[in-house]
Amino acid sequence: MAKRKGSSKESCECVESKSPKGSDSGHPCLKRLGNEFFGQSCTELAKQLLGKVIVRNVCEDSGSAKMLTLSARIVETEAYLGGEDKASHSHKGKKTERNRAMFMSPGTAYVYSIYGMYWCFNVSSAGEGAAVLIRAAEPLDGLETMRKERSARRKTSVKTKELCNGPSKLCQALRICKQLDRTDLTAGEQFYIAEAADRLQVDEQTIVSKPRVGIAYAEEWTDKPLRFFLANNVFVSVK
DNA sequence: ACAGTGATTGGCT
DNA sequence: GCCAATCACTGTG
Repeated sequence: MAKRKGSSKESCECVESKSPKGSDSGHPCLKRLGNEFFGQSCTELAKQLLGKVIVRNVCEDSGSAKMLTLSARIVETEAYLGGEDKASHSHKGKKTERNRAMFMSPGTAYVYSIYGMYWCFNVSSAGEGAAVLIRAAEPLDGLETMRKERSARRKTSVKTKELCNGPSKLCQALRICKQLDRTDLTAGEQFYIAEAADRLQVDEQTIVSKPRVGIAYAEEWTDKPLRFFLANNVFVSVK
């Protein structure tokens, strides 16, 4: 059921007629998820986030007041449990200025820099220091702006399926960086996660679990199946 | 498709 | 000083 026809048009089939509180700055057909959704255990949240939609309302150009919605449907996540999890930045409850968002209320964005040049986006869940890494997404709205962001420092233009198929690629495409660290995703219009339209809903059986990527140092935690993705989905980063 | 490699810097020991 | 929850490019199959 992960397959859908037609696909990649910049369209949105509305489930809800209006965003909450009748705000006119948000995308009209994307209903934001709240505290009751994010307050689940880390692995449960990692699975439940599949099929949900990341929404970014940004300025069209720097200096311009014109607003633009970028959105992408989450297709791959990883759970980082904190505590015993040797791959987690909050292993053994370690708290630093960098990872403070991991300990904030469920639904807080944890955005950190990696390899000196990229960003990764996580969502805090229930559980001390636990968070879900967003690894890949299917671009929905604002494709041309995303392509511009992703192609800027490259020789060739980026294909649609490669706009968001990696944790730092999706941050680049959706303009997620340090200034969004510790954002409360359950409030505000510039950055949130929304319920998917009917045709984007996930069938439980289409979820695959595999070991997490890039954590060879984590000993017995390296191979635990804490990565989740939609089966046969072309927007996933690593099959 | 897959393997090897360089880029580049903040955060932590 | 070391290294990372990565990416892009190149060469090979």
